[in-house]
Amino acid sequence: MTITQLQYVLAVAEHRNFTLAAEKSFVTQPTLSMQVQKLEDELGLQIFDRGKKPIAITEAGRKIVDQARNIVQEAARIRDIVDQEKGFVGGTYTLGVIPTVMPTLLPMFLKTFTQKYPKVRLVIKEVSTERMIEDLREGHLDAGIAATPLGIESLVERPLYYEPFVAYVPHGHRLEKSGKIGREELDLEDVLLLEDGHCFRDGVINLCQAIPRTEDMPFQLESGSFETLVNLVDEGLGMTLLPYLHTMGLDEKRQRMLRYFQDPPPAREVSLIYHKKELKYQITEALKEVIAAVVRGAIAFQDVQIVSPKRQMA
Amino acid sequence: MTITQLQYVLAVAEHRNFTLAAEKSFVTQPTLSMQVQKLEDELGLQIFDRGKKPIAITEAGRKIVDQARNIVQEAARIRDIVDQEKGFVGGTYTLGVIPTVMPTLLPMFLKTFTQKYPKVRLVIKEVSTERMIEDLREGHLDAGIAATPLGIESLVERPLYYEPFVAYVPHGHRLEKSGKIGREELDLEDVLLLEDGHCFRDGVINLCQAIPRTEDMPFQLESGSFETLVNLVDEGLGMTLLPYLHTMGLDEKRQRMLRYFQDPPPAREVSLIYHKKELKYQITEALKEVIAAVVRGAIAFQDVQIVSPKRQMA
DNA sequence: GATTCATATAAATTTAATCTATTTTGTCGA
DNA sequence: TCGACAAAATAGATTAAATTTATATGAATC
Repeated sequence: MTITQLQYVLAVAEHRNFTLAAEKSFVTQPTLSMQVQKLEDELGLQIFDRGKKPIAITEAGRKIVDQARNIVQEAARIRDIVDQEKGFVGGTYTLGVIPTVMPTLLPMFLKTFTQKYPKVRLVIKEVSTERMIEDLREGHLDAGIAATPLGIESLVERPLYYEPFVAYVPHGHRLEKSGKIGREELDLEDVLLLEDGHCFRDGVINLCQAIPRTEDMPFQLESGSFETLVNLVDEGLGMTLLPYLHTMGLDEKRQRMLRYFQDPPPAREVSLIYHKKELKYQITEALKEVIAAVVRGAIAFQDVQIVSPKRQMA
Repeated sequence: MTITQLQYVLAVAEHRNFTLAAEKSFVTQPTLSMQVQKLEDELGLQIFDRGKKPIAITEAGRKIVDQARNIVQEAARIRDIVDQEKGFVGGTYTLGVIPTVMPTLLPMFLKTFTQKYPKVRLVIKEVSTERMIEDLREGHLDAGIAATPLGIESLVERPLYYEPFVAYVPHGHRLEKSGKIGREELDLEDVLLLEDGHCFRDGVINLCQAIPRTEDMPFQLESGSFETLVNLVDEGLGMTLLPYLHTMGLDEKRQRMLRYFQDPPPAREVSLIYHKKELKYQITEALKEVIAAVVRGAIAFQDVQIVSPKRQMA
């Protein structure tokens, strides 16, 4: 049994296709096929069921694949240890960021980080929270930035900052004359939401559910960006909620349409999350430091009410 | 990097000698030397300092060796998974047992186990608790039976039974006329102890320390076996404490010299302990089941006061 | 039933691991 | 400081294993 064989198995498990898996592993298809067969022979059981299309993983195979992933990850940590010993912070580092954090946070730290750690090639991907969790597990991402708490056993959450929710209210809206808004004043039917799949959407729904109201709304306008949402509000189609950092980019006219919540304001907790195995943890630490430093000036809310990013049925 | 190379590194780390390590790995010395060198080249750092005798492990090497052990153990679990899938319970299984449990517990379960699982070759070693912990960590033992709780992070403790302490008191001793003994009646100066290194000795000391008394005794007779201790008591040199199972082998005359403790009696917790990684866990489970079943009839104390096997300064 | 896509097999080639034999290095005692 | 010894490194030959190209087989699709 070799680490290479295990890597081949992982590739097949992922792509469900020997040819593609071979390509991704930078070897020819027979090479990969034979090595996988060899391992199966050695273990005396089938990992893959080639009689199906796409290729299926056998029941036993599932467990072996999981353990193989484990071993390959642990093996990767050796390089990690070496890098740390040498004080080398470099290589490719893949970071996932949720869509509602991406446009505001990224510009804040990207330049600083790349200047401070020129040897690290940062690859940044915009992904949903669910996708991020999956990709962190599979090792396709080194870390992610998402709203927490998620409470995923295999992941570590390191809070970066707390970002309050701010209401954006059109002229003539019942909340326009309010000073500070109480969360009980919110009415979900009246709030424009992001489309499904955004955790910020779920956060808002959780927040509104604080007032006893059923979730089945008659009709709802939804969009994928706050930009659109703000425009819809301007058209008088309802109000919306924005994360604090997004409100900083609004022009002065729109700033006046913002309404803040009573203390402690509802907020989302934005964290750096990564696998417990802490691959490339020296880069993760560096990243966390840079972001924390840059964020410290812009957004320093302490006394907030954290809203869960996960849809809650209560 | 291959698993084989990591195994070679572990062998050298253990034996501090390339030649011996090669022998234990069933390869020639140049083979092992070259593979270790190759790995060092690949990683770009020295794992071993050959300029010393015996060979030293470098600072970085220490961390790499630890991780290598981790990887090799995880790799071994693949076989484990396969065995479980196939319902195969077999192979060599090395069990450590502390000296004060060995002679009484072993005869109780050994025959049953080997009959029920003929494909398992049980290798049983008598070791101290400290040695057991070390050997479990290094993977030289698959499991151990010892007094608990130990509170070792990397080990799992699965209690098997609770074994009360019983006093063995000579004729004319102040406790001879007692009915049930209270622990405050004990006086450490008066109690014959096992020699240093036995956790039962520490348990007894802990028990006696319950009464406020200094630990520095003027003179103390000590022995490595209860057999000797009992004989010394018969000679009138003091009393002693025995674990319950040991009292069952005493002849009738000696049985009459036993004095039990008041409820709940002080007792030691005897557990099956093994590494969190749970290598060969199907055998471990089988072993636990067999022992639990056999012990259930002989020793079923529930309401006991567990005495720590670790020396406590309090 | 021909076509296509995917995996398996065969044979040749390259690469890597291991062995035997020998040299170098380091340690220890005279 | 000099052998003498033990242990590790190196060299060259051998064996084993991984990988490649080329080709065959097999299952799904129309």
